[in-house]
Amino acid sequence: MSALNLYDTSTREVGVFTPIKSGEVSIYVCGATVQASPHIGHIRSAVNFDVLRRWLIHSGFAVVFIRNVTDIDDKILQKAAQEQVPWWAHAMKYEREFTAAFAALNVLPPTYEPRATGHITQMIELMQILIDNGSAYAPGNGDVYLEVRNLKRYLTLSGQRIDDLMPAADVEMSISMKRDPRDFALWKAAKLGEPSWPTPWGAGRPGWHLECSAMAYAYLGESFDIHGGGLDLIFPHHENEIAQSEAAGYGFAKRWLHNAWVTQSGEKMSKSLGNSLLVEVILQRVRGIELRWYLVSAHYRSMLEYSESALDESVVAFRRIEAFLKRATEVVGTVPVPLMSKAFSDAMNDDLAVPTGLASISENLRAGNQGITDGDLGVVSKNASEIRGALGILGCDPFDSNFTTSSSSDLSDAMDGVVQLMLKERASARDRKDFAASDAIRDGLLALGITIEDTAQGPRWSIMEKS
RNA sequence: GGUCGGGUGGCCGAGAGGCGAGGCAAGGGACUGCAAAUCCCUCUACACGGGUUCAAAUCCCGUCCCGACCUCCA
Repeated sequence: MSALNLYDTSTREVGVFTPIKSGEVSIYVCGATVQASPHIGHIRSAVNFDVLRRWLIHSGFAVVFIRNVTDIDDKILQKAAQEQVPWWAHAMKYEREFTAAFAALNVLPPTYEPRATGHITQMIELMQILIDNGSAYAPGNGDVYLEVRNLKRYLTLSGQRIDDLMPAADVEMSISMKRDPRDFALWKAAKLGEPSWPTPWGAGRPGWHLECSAMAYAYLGESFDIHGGGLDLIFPHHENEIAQSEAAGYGFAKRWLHNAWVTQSGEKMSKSLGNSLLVEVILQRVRGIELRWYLVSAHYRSMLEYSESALDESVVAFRRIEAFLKRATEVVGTVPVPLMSKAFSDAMNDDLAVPTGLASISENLRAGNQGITDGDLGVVSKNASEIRGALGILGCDPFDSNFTTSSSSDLSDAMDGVVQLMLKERASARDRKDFAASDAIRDGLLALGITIEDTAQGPRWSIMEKS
């Protein structure tokens, strides 16, 4: 298919994507609450939406991509208090960790990355609109609530009915100032020792949902094309964003995309379950490009069941592709120019069907390797280019400068010279059929992490990637 | 209780009425002094029970099992 089709959580259907403004796409993705170190589930979300963004850019759209940072919330305050550091220092520390993880996984920086605490003014303005038009109320205790009973479309994203929800355990109506237990806080009154900002209704801090509505409006306007986030944000976070923004009279998001989780033993990865795998820990085992390859290889709406063996298998598969591109570059003499194959393009247009796209990469790989064997440079070049084109969309292009390690070229020239000397020794040993000597050289180099392969074009050497 | 996803070969993982995605593993073969790499071949499946249809992994009904959300969540 030549037009991009995307799933929409609100309709539960895949349909043709048409932006509000021709040629432009505006995206808001819920980013991190910076309260702890990123695990691979967090980063999967970022990587999935990064692939969407890259594909949109490739398809010719000008993309405005907003991903927020939630730098104030209950958990941040609570953990900062436990660790006896200021809440803002705690938030900043983990924001830096997320930024580092995004960079290690080659996630493009957002067009803008707004922090909640930098948008209190916009939140107050939004609350004022909601209070003025009767959608929200400030009962006088410093809280501000949104009244949900009157909202026609409340819970349509998650397909629930308000009366079917489990009784809200956290609201004791006898002491609550809420008109209805389902009403949610736009703004929370300051408790002793907590940070606060002044408002017409009392000093306090933002509720969880308000920031996204305020910041989406600030940067993308009343309506925008795509709102993304993890599956678990559908309710309550996204429902409440819709409630706030629509009550304010905004069109808000035209389409909703949600990524599935990384699971372990069938269960969602989460800090509270204690089964989270930190990005930095995995990056001690595999390279960023390899972890990214693993995370993109599943469809974004499918659960990705993590296991070490699955990760290892994925790494091996990626290294095969990488090895081919290296050999192709050697054989052809130039780095392949990225090209988009129809098979990969069709797959991406079908709701970002990366797994189907991977099948086309496999075809390219086989044909390309065959081309090397046959010495058919045209075939090698075409397939290497198509692989590189596909990898570029997935953010896994080994030629991407974000991944290439800047080793000194003097050093690698010297290294090549040394290995070539050894290979010359080995060649003469082989010529006189002294295989014990030739194998000793190969084994010796292997012990140093240098792999020797005999090809039709002569022996080639490579340094094994760390793992 | 409500809502939403799943169950596919030894394993991973797509597909969503006809044409057996793909990968890994396994076995066989080609190449090789050996190896590595590469290529070729082989194997195999749709949780269960009904139904609709010329045709069902795919649609319908029922059953079982797994997971998620229901105010912390990517």
